[in-house]
Amino acid sequence: MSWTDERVEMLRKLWNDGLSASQVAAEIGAGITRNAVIGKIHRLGLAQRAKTPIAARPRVAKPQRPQQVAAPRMHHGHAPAIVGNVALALAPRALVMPDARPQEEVVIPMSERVTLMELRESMCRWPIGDPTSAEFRFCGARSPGGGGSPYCGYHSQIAYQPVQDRRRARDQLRSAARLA
DNA sequence: CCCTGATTCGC
DNA sequence: GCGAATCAGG
Repeated sequence: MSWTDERVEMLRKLWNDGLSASQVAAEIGAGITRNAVIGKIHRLGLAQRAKTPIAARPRVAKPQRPQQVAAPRMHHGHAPAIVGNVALALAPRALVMPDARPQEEVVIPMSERVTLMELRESMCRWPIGDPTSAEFRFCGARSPGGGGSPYCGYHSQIAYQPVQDRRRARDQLRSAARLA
């Protein structure tokens, strides 16, 4: 993939509308990353969006890149923590987050859920919709316990409920067998 | 930790 | 020209 005229146009629009680089990247999709967006912004001379009056960016000392060999990221095992505020997880973000978006709101696209590009390690990975559809999203709610669970409180319950039922049923059978 | 934009430099 | 890796900061 590359910067087609169409994508550049989209980039200009979204960036000028005030979206962050990561948001623009997620919106454009097509494998365009946040870094790609930022890089293009600078090449196009679109940096400094009339925002951040801190024009005097010293940006001193150039640190020589350590040239390190990409260290593999370690992921610790996940213990399914079934906690969290179910009501909060169910509540639309409009209710959870009063209105931290004064004017850019109109620009915030589509669903309030997240796309694959927007999905972060700390977010609920519960899939929503048809995976083959462009409308496919993930729950995106912040999972409880600092990412201990792959799902938010609400979806953790859904995810693990069947297992709990199965174990309960098994235990009941054992009890019955013991009494018999 | 989450995120933001800025910069460098190998490709 | 491109953008991952990295930095500096909120």
